[in-house]
Amino acid sequence: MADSARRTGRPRSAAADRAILDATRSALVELGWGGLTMGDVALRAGVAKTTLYRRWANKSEMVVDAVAVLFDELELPDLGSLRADVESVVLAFAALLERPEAKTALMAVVAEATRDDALRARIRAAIVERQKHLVVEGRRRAQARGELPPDPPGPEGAAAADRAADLIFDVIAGAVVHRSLVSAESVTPVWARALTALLLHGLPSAAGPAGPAPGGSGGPVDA
Amino acid sequence: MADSARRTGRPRSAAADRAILDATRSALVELGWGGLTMGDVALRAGVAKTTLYRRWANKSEMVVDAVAVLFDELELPDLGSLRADVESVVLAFAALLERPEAKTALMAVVAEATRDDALRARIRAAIVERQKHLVVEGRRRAQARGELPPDPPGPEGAAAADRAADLIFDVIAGAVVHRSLVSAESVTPVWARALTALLLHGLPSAAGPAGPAPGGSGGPVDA
DNA sequence: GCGTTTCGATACGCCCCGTAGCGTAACTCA
DNA sequence: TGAGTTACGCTACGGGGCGTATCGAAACGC
Repeated sequence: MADSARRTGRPRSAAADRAILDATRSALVELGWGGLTMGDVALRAGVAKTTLYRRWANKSEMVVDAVAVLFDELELPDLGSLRADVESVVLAFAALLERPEAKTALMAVVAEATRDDALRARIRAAIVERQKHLVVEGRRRAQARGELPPDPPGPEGAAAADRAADLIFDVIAGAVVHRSLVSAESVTPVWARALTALLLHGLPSAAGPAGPAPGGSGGPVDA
Repeated sequence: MADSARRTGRPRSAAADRAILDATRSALVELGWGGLTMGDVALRAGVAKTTLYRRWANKSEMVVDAVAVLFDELELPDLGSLRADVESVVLAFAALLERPEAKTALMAVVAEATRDDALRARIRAAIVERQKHLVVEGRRRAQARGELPPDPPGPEGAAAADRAADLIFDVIAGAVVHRSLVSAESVTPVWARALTALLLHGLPSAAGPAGPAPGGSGGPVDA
């Protein structure tokens, strides 16, 4: 719709787009969300402030677009087991949240979005829904390996699979975000392993942080 | 230390404290984090703006104190099973996050805290550590019921128990926050039940959202 | 070329932040 | 009771950001 809407007149400068988003990210790194100002971003990008407002309604929308691309770096290499796949995506997501531009911006735009429907929709489209394929793909692989039961057939089964993927996504992403930003403790490989064990085997098996306790009761297969 | 420091002079008005924090919460409800201003809070509280700055260094620190008391309402009634306990605390926490003053403020102060060590410490002390007892208590009850294995003895066992409690806290709180604020979908009893099932039995058993699919393969005990 | 749209530049009104200065109020201690 | 100390209300202020308006120039399609 954006294509057919404006076929006439001077086209938007793609170079300006890139320069603005780059400037936004570097401003986030140096100043954080609170210190970032539209005037400063325009200055860094070598662009007039009006050019920013021609593209985005406000600071939040612009920052969402600037940060969203960072999440596209997330990948899901097939490591041969559900355990390894989960552990690796947890660590990759945590590394992403360590980056100052992501860390300071993500929570801020989510906070703004609690009172801004358009912004909430933009976050969902640009970040949340976009990364959900990681869970879908990981689930599919695990089912192919026999590590997870197959989805029930029919439309109800597909809906149930969707709900399961949504749940897993919220649990994994939420746990990492909460650990990293709210509890403010670092996500170590040991922690990632413990989280993975909890997800795979459930609470009763989550005694030790890595591997079941010696002589423990419920230590299932792990390798 | 705050007591012995200032024993002389006019004491701080406790009434002003309450009026300010009440005004802060009501301003959050009506205006949200972004719309809340120090001048407006002072006006609502019937207090001079300088009185606010005499107590808190900035907006974020004040809001943390204003919101922290909301979390003290969380309780953990003994419902007789780990499943019921988890489900109830999930729903209670979600209901808390539904309240506009909590919803808009929590993410905002966490975002600010990514670049403010003092604020991060205040959040941990006033909110995170304060609510962790819910997990510790729930775990203790479940162990007494035999639903969870007991902690290994000795200081290593206690440390492992602490790590387990931290992990569970991050997983539960993180999942609810992510579902409610990032994914922006409501936390229903059905979802709470599915999350609880995932926590209790692990991913392989998380086929259906509530109850195993008819003729499903891995439906463990539930009642 | 003509209409349309973008761009840079500048200026502006509005509002908020956080602090300073002052006289007054409340409390402790001698 | 009076002196010392701290909190309070009030007002005013400098600094800075937001988002908009306006203008002439530039870059496109037709």
